[in-house]
Amino acid sequence: MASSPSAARRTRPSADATRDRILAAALDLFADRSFEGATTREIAHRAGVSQPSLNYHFRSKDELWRAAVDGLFAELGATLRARLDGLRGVDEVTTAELVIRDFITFSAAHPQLHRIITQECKGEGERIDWLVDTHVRPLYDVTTSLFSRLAAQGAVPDIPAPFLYYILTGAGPTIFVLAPECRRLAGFDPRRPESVATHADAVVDLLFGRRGAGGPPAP
Amino acid sequence: MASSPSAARRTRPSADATRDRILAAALDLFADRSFEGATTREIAHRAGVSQPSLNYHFRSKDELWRAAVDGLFAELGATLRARLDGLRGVDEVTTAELVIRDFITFSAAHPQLHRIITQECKGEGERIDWLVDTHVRPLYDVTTSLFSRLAAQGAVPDIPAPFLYYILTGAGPTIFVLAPECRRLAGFDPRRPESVATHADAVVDLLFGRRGAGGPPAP
DNA sequence: GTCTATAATTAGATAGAC
DNA sequence: GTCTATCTAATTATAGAC
Repeated sequence: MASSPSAARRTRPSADATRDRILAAALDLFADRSFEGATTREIAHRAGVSQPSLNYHFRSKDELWRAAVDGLFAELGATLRARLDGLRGVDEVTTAELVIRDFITFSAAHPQLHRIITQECKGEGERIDWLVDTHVRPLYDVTTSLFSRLAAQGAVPDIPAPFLYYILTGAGPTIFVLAPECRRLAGFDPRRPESVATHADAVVDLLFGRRGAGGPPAP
Repeated sequence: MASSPSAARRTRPSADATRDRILAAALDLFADRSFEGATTREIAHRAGVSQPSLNYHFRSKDELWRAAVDGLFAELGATLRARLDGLRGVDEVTTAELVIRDFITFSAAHPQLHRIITQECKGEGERIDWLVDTHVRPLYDVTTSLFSRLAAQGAVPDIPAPFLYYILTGAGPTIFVLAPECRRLAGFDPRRPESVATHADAVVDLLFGRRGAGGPPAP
């Protein structure tokens, strides 16, 4: 998924598989330990290669980080694009609900996305500039303009689109990002399929103003 | 707030002020760079002391981290306790709304809370065990039992309490934790008082099922 | 391409003067 | 208490054999 088999092969065939193993290990460790906290030695060890092998395949730790993040956003983009391609002509409210469910399901399978964005959102830095300009802004623009149209037709509450955006990106992924805490506090793994479904239902019901099943009306 | 002036003074008076400056610097840097990413040299530099001074006041980097986190949760606890003390006899729905607003306001002023919890929620580790057992579980227990009662009387949607808990802890603080991204994407600082109020209104309206206006968009 | 060996830097913690 | 100087270990990156 992160390799590009279409690119002209200037390298040995075995290099692609090695590159992908390094990228997968790098993504996990960068997400868990942050850029500074992850060590190239541990990435190499998890990928089953020597530490200098990383500097052969990637110019630096920084370039390895960017390549790993590229792969993650490529996967998210492919997921959302596949959903939208299958829904041409469907009304916008239904489309929005299904895309939001896809986003939540993706966040459960790949909590690295939210973790890495959170880690880079400290003071300033080149990585957050690159992250926002390259990957986040396109998603933000399409999401907020969709929310504005949904609010205009009364499908979602009349909350300014940037706030709705951050309510969704917080309410959706957080339970999966904090899964180790959730296991300790609540005694269940939120990333199990039943939990993901319950959580997606809850977030969608909340956003689209549906009161959950069965509760008595407020006095 | 983190020093204990009531404790028997076995140290010089100047030590308390130094300790507090170290703790404040440590909290900021641990929150921004994670435990591994923050260096004791930079914490010392920001606090205006030498690096070995940290090892005089705290046994180790690990103990410094715990002391900084203790201070943060003490401040949150004091904030919530003050609110609850002022609301004896008030109905539970009103109490819940005000406490949630306090939590969101606190998260805007102290995004370190959510950042540190997120950072420690990787695989496993002694720090997450300590964090949950010492500080998070009491808050979780009181919050989820409150949510259960509110759901039973129809004040909030009928969503299982653990999911409601993570929807709140995600939807509330995330916009402040991702403030550097928000500034770049939406062009405003979410931590400004008007934005905090708009966001708190939006989250409360959503949780309590009001379709109300979220207020004017921030400039 | 992948390895071992290592260079250059930086980390947390300690020793000891004052 | 606070400092300067320094120890040991771990970090990223490079050199060069195969």
